[in-house]
Amino acid sequence: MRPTISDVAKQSGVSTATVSRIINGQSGYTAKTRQKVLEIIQEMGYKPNAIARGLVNKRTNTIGVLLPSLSSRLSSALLKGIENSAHQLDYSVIICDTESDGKRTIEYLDVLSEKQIDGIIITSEWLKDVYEETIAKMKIPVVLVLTTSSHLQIPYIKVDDYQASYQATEYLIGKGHKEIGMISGSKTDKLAGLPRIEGYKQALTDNSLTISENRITYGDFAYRSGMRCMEELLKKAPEITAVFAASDEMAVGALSCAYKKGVKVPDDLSIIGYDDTQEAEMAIPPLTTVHQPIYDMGKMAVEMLLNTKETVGSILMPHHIVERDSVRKIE
Amino acid sequence: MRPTISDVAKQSGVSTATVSRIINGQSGYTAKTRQKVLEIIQEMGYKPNAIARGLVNKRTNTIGVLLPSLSSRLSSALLKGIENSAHQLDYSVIICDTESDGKRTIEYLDVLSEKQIDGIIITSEWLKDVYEETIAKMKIPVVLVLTTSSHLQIPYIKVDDYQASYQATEYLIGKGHKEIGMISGSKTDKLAGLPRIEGYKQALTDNSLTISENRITYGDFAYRSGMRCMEELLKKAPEITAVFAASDEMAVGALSCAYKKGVKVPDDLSIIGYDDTQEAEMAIPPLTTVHQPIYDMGKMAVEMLLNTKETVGSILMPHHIVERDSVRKIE
DNA sequence: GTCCTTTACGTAAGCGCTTACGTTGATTTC
DNA sequence: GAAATCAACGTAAGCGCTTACGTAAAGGAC
Repeated sequence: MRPTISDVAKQSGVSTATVSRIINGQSGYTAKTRQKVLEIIQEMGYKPNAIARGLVNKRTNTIGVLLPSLSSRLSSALLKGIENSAHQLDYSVIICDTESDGKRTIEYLDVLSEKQIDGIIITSEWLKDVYEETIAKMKIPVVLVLTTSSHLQIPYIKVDDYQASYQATEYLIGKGHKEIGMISGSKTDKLAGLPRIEGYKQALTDNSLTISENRITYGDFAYRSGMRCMEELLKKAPEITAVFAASDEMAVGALSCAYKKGVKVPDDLSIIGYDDTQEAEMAIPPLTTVHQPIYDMGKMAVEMLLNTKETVGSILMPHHIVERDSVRKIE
Repeated sequence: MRPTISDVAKQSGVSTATVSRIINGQSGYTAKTRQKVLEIIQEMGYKPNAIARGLVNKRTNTIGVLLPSLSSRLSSALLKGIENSAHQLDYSVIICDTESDGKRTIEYLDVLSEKQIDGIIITSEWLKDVYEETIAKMKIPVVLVLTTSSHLQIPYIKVDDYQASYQATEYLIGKGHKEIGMISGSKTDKLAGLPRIEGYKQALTDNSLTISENRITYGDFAYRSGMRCMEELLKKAPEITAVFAASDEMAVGALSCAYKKGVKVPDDLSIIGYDDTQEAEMAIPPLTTVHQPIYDMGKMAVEMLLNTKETVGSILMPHHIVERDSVRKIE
């Protein structure tokens, strides 16, 4: 049995109240008492029981994070930012890999609520109405990263997907490309799917280039789908000289496909990605991509959640294009 | 304020004991009482407070995981296995990114202990003596993944690094390579460093090939170091026709370096990796590598930790080589 | 009908803390 | 020197649960 506060109190010859005060750095004891108690604590190896503390303080110093996929580079980077920031502020983080599954998500929301966590960060995932309902009932602070809410006014942190995608496309156009394909996410994805498609289309339109449905393919942001989409593109729209992929993973998939088919990047085909995860840097050739400050978004999310910085409402983070070697200038 | 069990009891006209019994599926009430109470619970939206429960039950249904680096593919895969398995068993997981930092690690160990978690999984990291001391004091079940303990008898799950590395090297030899370089981890790393170097050396020796210190370089398992080591190797030992990298990340780094220098893989140089993370599959060319069942090791770790399966002591998991396109047969 | 067992509860203690409030003795104020 | 103030504690309630124990009523055995 681990020693409790009353064991310490008994040993020190004081009351539990005094021990508690000393532990919590409040006032109401002499330096000598403090010294004595601290010694006893050391000696007995006493560690306060955070559960008992949580029960009375109504704070557990832990937050929960919902992620649609634990194993993607995107999630990892986000999580690293979150964990780091949380640790600095003396919070622990519980991870919940929802696998984009509705039932699972609700389960997690319930568990987190029962465990009396102090806040939740939800990432990357479109909030179904059911989620918002349960969230509303929970009365726990929530902040969103890379996603937004539709009914509730939940603060979020993300970049402007439409803008970013517009810029990526314009970047390609600026490099002289006129036949530009897209490897997008799902049409039905209102977060990273649709807006990015719209940005791409608008950029084409604004530059008097024609939009062709043949040149748009739909993946799921993951590697395999990137390969498949690239293959499709090569077949349906062989005239394209550049493609904009809505995620680095898909861009890398495109790279792999091109490699297999003997299509040289960037000589025969230029590719630009999205996210700027480490796989962009590691790709061959290194991938030009639109940078999202993922790690920082994670850090900021917990600061917002725990109100350590004065932040008002939601935040659109800046993005920019990082030029590497997968896009070439033509003409 | 959220309703408590006594609110439910009052509303239902029974005692808290009865409500508790109903919630916990014990006996001692009529079907009618149960029905009634369940209705009230539904109606009031009552959720048991896991903190209060934890205080009396001395179980929190949460475990902690220590990882040296949250953002590597290896860690992610491991974590996914752990999280998944934990969720199935109704446990939550708290993540702790130690960044291989001693002070941080101890901090985490303390926090986890205070939070009364039910078990700890420590991954990939060499257990310093201080860690083992604190672990011993904590009286919390621990299982190790991809690492072992030196003083304490802590159960572990890993593969035989020496054997795996021996086989990887022999695989290369089997493909006709005689001048084989190595991109290893640190010499001082007793887990994934030394044993893999030893395995490599032994395989060479057993096949009457000479060992040259010029052909061994030392990285830190990460991408950048892989690039650097490859560069070094190209300079110091240009005669090599193959290299064994002690991690996929370093192998990919080697790939990038080779690409930059115009060295064709596998035509001019063969490369074999270690881990079989997703980056091996995504590499160009796809990387031949030593497969570790990472995800399964994660799953198994929590099963061991929570004693759901009859397991005796530690486990050496099987490994095998997965052949992709980065190694070519010569002669 | 009596005695015993069983079922269906209620009572209250206790898990390990925090904290409002009370008490005591010393110090200050005038 | 009496009254007021204050520092340094101790007492005990309470956070939201679980559970050992007690009790009353019902049921069964004879």
